Amino acid sequence: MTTIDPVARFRRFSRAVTMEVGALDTSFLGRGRPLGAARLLNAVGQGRSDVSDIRDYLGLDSGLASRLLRGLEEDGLVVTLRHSRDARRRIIELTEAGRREFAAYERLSNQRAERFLGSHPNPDALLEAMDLVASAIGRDNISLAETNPESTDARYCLEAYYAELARRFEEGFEVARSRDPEASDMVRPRGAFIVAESDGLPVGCVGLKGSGGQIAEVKRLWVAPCARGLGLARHLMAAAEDAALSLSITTLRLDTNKALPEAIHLYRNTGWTEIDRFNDDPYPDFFFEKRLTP
Amino acid sequence: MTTIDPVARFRRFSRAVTMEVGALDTSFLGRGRPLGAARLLNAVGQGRSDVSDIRDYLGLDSGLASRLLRGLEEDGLVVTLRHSRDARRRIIELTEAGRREFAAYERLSNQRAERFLGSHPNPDALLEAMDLVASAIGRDNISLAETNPESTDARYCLEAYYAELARRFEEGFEVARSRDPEASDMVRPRGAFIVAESDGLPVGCVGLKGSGGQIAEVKRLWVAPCARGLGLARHLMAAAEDAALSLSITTLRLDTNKALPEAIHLYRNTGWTEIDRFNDDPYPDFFFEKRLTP
DNA sequence: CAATTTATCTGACTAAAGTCAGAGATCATG
DNA sequence: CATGATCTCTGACTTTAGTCAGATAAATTG
Repeated sequence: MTTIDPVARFRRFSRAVTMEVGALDTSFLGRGRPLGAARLLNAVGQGRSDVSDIRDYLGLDSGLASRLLRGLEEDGLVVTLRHSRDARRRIIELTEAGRREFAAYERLSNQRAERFLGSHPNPDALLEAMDLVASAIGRDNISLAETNPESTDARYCLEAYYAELARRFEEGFEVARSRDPEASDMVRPRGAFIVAESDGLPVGCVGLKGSGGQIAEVKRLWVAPCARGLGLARHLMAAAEDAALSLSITTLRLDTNKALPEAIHLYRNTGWTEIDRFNDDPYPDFFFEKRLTP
Repeated sequence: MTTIDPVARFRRFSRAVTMEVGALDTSFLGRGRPLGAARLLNAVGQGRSDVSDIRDYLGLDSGLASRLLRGLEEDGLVVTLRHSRDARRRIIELTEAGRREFAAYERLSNQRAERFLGSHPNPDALLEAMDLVASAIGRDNISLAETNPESTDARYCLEAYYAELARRFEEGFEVARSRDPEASDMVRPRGAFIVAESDGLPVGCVGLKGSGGQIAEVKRLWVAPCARGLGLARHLMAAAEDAALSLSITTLRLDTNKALPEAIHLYRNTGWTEIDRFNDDPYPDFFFEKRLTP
């Protein structure tokens, strides 16, 4: 079998993005501001206001950061305020002119993205590939957070999950035919809903559907294709268990379908035991239970 | 349908690779040489020897390039020679020490790549995604070149092509059962074989199988998944036609299978007409012909 | 409340990158 | 063979980024 050296392929990728990204970095979108100042403005525009936070984020020396801030201040783009509780700290805010300037950078960045995506015949496939690469690079920075199951991120995950079930189940899948948990069952104090994010992109979710008692069900465990294989399902399940414990739930149950072997494998390997059918939902083939020990 | 803004996804990707690539750029692999000098050494190591060529490639001012070269020369890493035909020009070559230093950079780059790929649970999927992104970025730099069908690149394409046919044909595919053209039929003066490359990665091929007469067959048209949708098949076919003309071939034929609708669509739209079966190969369902006009 | 720690800023640097106007040698061309 | 173009180099700059040792003020801690 003739294969191309994986390392050569990786390095080809690096060359390609270095050129594409490098072109971005040096001139920094051609607004006549050096890269350092532009990065700082961008950090403030993103809502970072604490000077030390900004320094950490950009990896700047305190002297350099201070001088760059002073520069932006002289240009009237930011103002420095005192921190309400700690007078040593400074809070940076954009002025009206700063907001305009930041918006101009955003517009240029977006245009660049649109131009690139628009000129490609299959932007969906391209974006999926970009998601996968970005998730691989940032796989140590995936964060889990409880959110409302009706938030945009949660709905995005759930729709992707339903679409995937419809694709994978022999008999197809319609949420309405399944026991669709009320959103309120997956919100504290009855339950919880957890979404995983990788730098702003939702890449997985899990729901804890409670009834007020000591038994709850784990529902809607999903990991985005671009984040599979990173151990995220395991993390999500652990987070669901933690949430359950904090809700004084002692027993978890779940059901699943034979078309989801990865999930079944995960349950078998993380302390779940198979039990008898406990509902009359038409889709599941397997039923599991796990007793939690605080 | 809840979707995540494509532009946001693109920008997430940019952030991820900027960090990854940026980390590379600033310290430049920690060999104690500033980025500019390291880039120059790298360009020379890649075989660029003309000073003006190097300047263009790296986008350097002539003064800066000159000084950086002088620096490398003082360190004994390169020597400057006169151009044989134009005494104004300079030729840069690595010394023995320069070759060692370049090799050290290569090794570090490769290690970085290996570490990244090795730490990912599914490097194949990751590499495919990286190929796709790199091909999208470099899609204007895909080059076509005639090569021997037994070269590594050609064999890589052919094996990928056979594997894909085996996947897509209902009845599977075995080269041996098909009319496997002799390699010599796809080499001048009888025929030709063309491989498309995108920065070193073979991303497509096409063969022209001649018999010495005025009729030849087009075989093995393939485009890598990472380069589909970029119009590459059309370019490859045009190149095959050019090669045919240069071999004084006036009529081209080809056969194809119903499982390859993209190909059939392409032939129908580029001047090919369907004709009767002209061989007893077990796989094809459709037969086409095209008369060439010089 | 004194000692220590923390957060930011200033001054005085260095290194790297880049710009620009010539100088000098060489080539191409009428 | 004179003239203008081309290629590389040097000198004299500027800008950007980054480092580091204090200075200053405020918070924390024993």
